[in-house]
Amino acid sequence: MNDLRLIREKPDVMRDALAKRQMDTAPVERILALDEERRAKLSELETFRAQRNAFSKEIGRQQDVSQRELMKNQVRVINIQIDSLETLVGELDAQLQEALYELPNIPDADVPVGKDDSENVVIKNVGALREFAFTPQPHYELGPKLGYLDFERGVKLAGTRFYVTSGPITKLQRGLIQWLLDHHIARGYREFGLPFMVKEEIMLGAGQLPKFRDNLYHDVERDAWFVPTAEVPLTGLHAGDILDGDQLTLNYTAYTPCFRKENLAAGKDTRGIKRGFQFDKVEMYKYCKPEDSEQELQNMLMDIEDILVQLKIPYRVKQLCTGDLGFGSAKTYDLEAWAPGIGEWLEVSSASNVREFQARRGNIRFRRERGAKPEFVHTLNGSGLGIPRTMIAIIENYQQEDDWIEVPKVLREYVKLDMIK
RNA sequence: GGAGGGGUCGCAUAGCCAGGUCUAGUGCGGCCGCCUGCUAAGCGGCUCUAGGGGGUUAUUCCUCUAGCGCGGGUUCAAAUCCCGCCCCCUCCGCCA
Repeated sequence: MNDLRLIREKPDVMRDALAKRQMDTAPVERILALDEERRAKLSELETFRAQRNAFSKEIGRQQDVSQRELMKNQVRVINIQIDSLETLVGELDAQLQEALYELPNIPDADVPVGKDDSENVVIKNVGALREFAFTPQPHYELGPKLGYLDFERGVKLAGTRFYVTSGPITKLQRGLIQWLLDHHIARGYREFGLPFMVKEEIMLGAGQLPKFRDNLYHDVERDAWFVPTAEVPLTGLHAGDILDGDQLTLNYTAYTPCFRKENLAAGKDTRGIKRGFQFDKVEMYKYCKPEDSEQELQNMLMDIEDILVQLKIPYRVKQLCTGDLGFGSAKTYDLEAWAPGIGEWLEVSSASNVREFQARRGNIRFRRERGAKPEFVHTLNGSGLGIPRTMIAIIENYQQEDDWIEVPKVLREYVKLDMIK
């Protein structure tokens, strides 16, 4: 959520941000109008309330019964005003909140301006693409051929976009998760075990609601929403907190399954394990001081790159342009791993500086020192990594000619296998 | 699922039965000052959050409103009375 005061005082900043994101600026005008009316009515309401408070106090002191009754009647009249103003202000408030919740974050000044993902900027390529002496197979052919990846049974169990892994592929996946977590822990991140469902207010705080309602799984009986990423509970951890300035930056990591209802056209971009309704992910998260968030984004990027370097998977780093930037993000880098079987660069990670956008929604603040005014923290999130796509990259890059897969060296002690066949 | 107890301004508590000097008291912690070889003790003052209005617009300031788990209700007036919900603790039942 953006700062209402900023919009009030410098509406052009917000208009400009929306324009750069290829979005309509009309919501800004609506917010300005609502805000002005709300403040006018609020002022009126508070004046009446002050009057009522004064009268009530006086009634308590007044001994004379008829005087008291006289004043009671005056307050009754005032209360009629208060009631209707309260209703009005409440409605204006709700509309204003809703409008603010729908407004995306303001892109950083150094984010390239562009209309959509075609204008994202590749800022580096790392690792040579492997030269194959044979035609590399896509994972969705090699996996089933080996008997360790089963799409039919996934559909049988849970419907489209689900799959089943088994044997060494499952083991590889488990080892990969373990290795990733250990990697982050070694670099100063604290691991969390988190609920895979959260309350609606936590979803709101993380910026998933109300905007992405259609993409979330929801238990209607219990106000429980399945997390679409560990970023959600990691943001919620400190909702409402006032953190100690000396404790920042907080570096967190967590493994969770992620549940996303993406209603894509059947067959479009859905082949294989790239886009399931459920997938595993190890997430990285930071809470930091505002002045540190840019550097922390770079730190996180290095932490993620180190994973791909160690796995020896060729990758490239893209900076997202304004037109492709996520709703809550001010600046994002995508890391794409090369998958030679399907011949695609796969987004295995996305690292974003969210600045105070989530902190404001979730009311997450810090004090620089005792007695200082609380300020909003900055939050950052990054995948480290998305598991299925990393599995694709491993399987396809490490496949060998007669249908077997080498296990990356760094994973061997975790997977307890050298090869999958 | 059942019975009982609880949720108050960082922490610990009082206030609730008997609605109004509650502008929520007290202790601890913390901040400022005084005193003081040093430290401690002692003494005095201060102490939360959000929002509106006014004055300056860099901060400070004045004033009002709201907040006692959350949401309703009664009343001129609610921490206090009533209803619903949430959470925590104890016991019972049930169940991995």
